[in-house]
Amino acid sequence: MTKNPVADAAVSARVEDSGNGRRYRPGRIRERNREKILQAAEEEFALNGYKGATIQNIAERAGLPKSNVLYYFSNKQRMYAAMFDDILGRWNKVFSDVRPEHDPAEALASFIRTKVEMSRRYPLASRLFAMEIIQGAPFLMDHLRTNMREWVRGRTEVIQQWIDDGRMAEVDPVQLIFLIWSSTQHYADFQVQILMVENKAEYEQRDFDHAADFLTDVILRGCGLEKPT
Amino acid sequence: MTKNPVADAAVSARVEDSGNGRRYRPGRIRERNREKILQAAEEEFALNGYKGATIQNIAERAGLPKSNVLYYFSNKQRMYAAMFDDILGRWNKVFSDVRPEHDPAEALASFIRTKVEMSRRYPLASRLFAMEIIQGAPFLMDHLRTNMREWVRGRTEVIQQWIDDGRMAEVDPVQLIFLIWSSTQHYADFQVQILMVENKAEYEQRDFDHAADFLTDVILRGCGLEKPT
DNA sequence: CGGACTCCTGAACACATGGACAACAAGTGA
DNA sequence: TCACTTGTTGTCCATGTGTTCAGGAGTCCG
Repeated sequence: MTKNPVADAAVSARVEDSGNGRRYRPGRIRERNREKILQAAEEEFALNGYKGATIQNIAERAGLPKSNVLYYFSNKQRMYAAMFDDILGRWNKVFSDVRPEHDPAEALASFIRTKVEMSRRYPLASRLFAMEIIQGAPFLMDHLRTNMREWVRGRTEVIQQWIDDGRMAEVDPVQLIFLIWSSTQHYADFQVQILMVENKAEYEQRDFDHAADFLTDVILRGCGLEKPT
Repeated sequence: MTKNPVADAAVSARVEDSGNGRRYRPGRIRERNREKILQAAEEEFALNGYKGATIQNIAERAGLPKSNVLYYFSNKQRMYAAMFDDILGRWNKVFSDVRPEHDPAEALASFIRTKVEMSRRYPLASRLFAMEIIQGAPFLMDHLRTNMREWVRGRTEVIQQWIDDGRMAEVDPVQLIFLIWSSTQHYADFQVQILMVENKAEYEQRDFDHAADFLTDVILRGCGLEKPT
């Protein structure tokens, strides 16, 4: 009962919620701090993993006392979950609106480019997701089993249609999605390795352009497609 | 001085050492326990990350008391390092002996197949490596900067030679290596995701065969090569 | 048998961590 | 001004952690 009844309010009630935003007015202080904390959490979790991350570190990154962080997210697990809510929301949009009547070469090229762009803009999100899956997806298991499985099913149907119509080579659509996922996310997840091997201090925009060009080039040709203009 | 002078002996002195095996006879008890512990460590580190892993958990997996584990590896960091010594030794052999006079299609196909096979046989090693890199490679930084960079340089020279000789399409050799690394390791690192999406309980041999077929198919064609007989 | 190793282990310790909580400050609307 | 909600923070605690250490057991060989 002594527990603060408002903590996590903004977590369960989505940001855009307010379908009837009467009960708890989020307030911009809440909004701003929530943002700061989530960003700090991304860094910390991506760097040390779920168990390795400490609330103290997150607080320091966010420039707040630990107690204040725990005021916004009543515990570590909820913080972790809130992060993935944000991340998955962002990701779900990519390649979701593809249709059988689209041009396969254009659609796949756009998919690849968007994915590489995501690796550039949200590398922490990508790493976070990777670590979670590598560790057996204890938190995202459910998401994989439902949303993601369904998403893949929908996309593969479109690709299969293209194949049936003779518009691209006969390749396993599911494997193709895995190939694009892995090769594009690689630039975010294995950034350090890539930089070290290429003896660079940091990425430049042109590196991503080059990577996207290479991938569309090889993968499209691998699918028997011509690169779109 | 009270510190056990033998601890970690087997760590610094490689297994095959014994160039003059007089001073410390390793003994097979040492050998066997060291093995048990390293295997347990692989599981625990892969599941929880470096910071998340606990010596207690490793000990339980190995069926030994914590103190005994610390007798063999005087601290957590040394254990972690010893693991990677093993792992990197195994990996370094793959694709290392490729030569310009080899057939590019055959050589690349063999590279892909071997890598997929590594994902099948040593999934934990792959995940361990992935987590280490994702977290910024605090322990392997040096290895990346020296050994791995050199390795890539050597291999790309061969690929470039093939291109110059007009034996395959003009693709960036470095990117090609990244593509093969990422797409093959994906089957180990993202195992859970793949199983969930495909609604399977566990991998079967044929899944790897299928994956290797798909990858050689698409990547070779993407490089303008015919699949070898 | 006896000594010199190799191997084993329970107990202890200093320290970090997640989380609870109570008191306090700031904001807000009437 | 006042009542009430929202935000802030220092302190405290139980638990778990890596690592040390001192002593004991097993094993091997002369």
